[in-house]
Amino acid sequence: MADRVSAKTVGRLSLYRRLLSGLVSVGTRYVFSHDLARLAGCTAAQVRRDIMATGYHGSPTRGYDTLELIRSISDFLDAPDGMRSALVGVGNLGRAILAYFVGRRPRLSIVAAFDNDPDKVDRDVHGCRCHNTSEMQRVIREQEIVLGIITVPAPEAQHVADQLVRAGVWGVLNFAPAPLRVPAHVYAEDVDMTMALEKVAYFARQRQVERVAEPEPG
Amino acid sequence: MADRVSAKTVGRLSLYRRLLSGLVSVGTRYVFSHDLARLAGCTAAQVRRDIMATGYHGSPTRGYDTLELIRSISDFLDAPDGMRSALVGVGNLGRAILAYFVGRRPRLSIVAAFDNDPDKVDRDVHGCRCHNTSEMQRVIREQEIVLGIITVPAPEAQHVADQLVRAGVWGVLNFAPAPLRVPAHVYAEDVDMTMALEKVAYFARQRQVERVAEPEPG
DNA sequence: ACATGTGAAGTTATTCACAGCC
DNA sequence: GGCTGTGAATAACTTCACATGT
Repeated sequence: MADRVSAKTVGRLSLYRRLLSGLVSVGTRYVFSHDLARLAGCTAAQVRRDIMATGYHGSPTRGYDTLELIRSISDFLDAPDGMRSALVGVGNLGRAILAYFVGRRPRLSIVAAFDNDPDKVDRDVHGCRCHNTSEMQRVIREQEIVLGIITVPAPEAQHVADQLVRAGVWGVLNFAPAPLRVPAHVYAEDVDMTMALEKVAYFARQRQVERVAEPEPG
Repeated sequence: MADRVSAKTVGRLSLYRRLLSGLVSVGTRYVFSHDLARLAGCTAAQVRRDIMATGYHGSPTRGYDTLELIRSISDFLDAPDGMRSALVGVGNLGRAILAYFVGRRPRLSIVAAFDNDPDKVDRDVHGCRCHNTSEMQRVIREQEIVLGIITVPAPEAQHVADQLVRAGVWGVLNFAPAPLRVPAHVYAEDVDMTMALEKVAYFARQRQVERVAEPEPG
C-alpha cells in the first residue's frame, strides 16, 4: 500500500467496491476473483493484482470476504475524515450529478453548488444549496471544500477551474468538453462525453465492418 | 489507416478535431504539433503519432492545415453515411446529453429518445422525439439506429442494453454505474462518473499529502 | 533552423503460469 | 482440485531522437 498505484487500478477499486456493496446487499459473504472479474468486465488476474494494492488478502478456499474487502478498499481510497466537493454549473448535467451524489456517500459529499442564474441561487437543488458564483471563494474556504466539479459550458470551464484553484481546491473533475490547465499540485480529470460517443461510433462500426467481411469467425 | 488503432488514439483524434474546429472558428489556418499538444494536454510526439493513423501529412514549414486535418480526421472517424443513435432514459442526465448533442453533428446524431414516463412520451425533448420504451424495437429498426446511449438507473441498465442489442444496435454508451455485458459483436463503453470522482478524490489527496511531506520540490 | 514522420527505446499495464495453501 | 498471490513474460502505450525535407 506504500508504492504508487496507477489511475486505472484506483478506478477499478472504486468499481469493485460498488459491485461488492451490491453483493453484500443480496447477502453474499464471499467472492472469488473470477466472480468479481465477471461483474467488473475484466480478468481475474487483474482483480487479484488490484486488490494487492489495498493490502487485503483473501483465502484460497473461500475467496474474499465481501465486507472485509469493502473495508480494505475504503481504507485505501477514502480520506479518513472525508472530502467535500462543490459543483459549479447547475444545468441539466449539474442537476443529474447532484441528484446522483447528494446524500449518498458521507465520505465524499457534494456540499455546495454554484450558478449565476438568479432563479437557482439561494435555493436547494436536490438537497444541495446553490450559491452565486461570486461567493465561490468564501464558501469553499468556509466549508473546507477540496474538490470541484465543473459542469458549465466549455467556454467558461477554464475560468471556473482557475477560480476553484485560487480558492484552494486539490482536485477538479471536469465535464466540459475542453481540457483544463491546472497547476501541478492540483489533480484534474476530464470526462468527455463527446469523445466517448465518438469512440463508440468508431469501434461499433469497425466491428460491424469486420463482421461483414468475415462472417464465420471460427 | 489500415492497421488497428487503439481506443486511446481514437479518443484523442476526436479531441483534436474539436480543438481544431475551435481554431478554425477564430481563423487559424495552420498549427504545429506542439500547439495541438498544449491544447490537448499531451505531448507533441503523441499528436504526431495519432495523426499518422489518419494518413494525413503536415508540412515541416507550416505544420498542419487545420481544415485539411479536420477533414482527414473526419474521414477516419466518421461513417460516410453517418450513424444514428437513440437515448434511453430521459432523466436529468439524458436531457443534458440530448441538449448537448441534438442538432450538433449531422454525422453522429441522436434521432430518438425512450422513456416510460407518460409525461415525456410522444413529446419533443430538446428537439428529439421521446417514445415509450415498448416502441424501442420498432423505432430502432425503422429509423436505422445503430448506437444506443443508456441513461437509466443502474438496475435497469442491463435490461435496456439487452433490448438495444436485440433491436440490432452495434454499439452502446452506458452512463449507468454498472458495467454491461453485451455480445462480442457489439461495442460497449462505460462512462462511470462515480469512478471518476473517486479517482479525483484519491489523487488529489495523494498530491496534497506529498506536498505537505515535501514542500520544496526542487 | 525547425518541424514532421517514424524506427527504436523506454515505460506502463496486463496476462501468464506456477508455488503455496486449504 | 481450485483458489490466491506474485515473479516473469508479454503486450500496449508513450517518448526519444534523429533522418529527412523545406
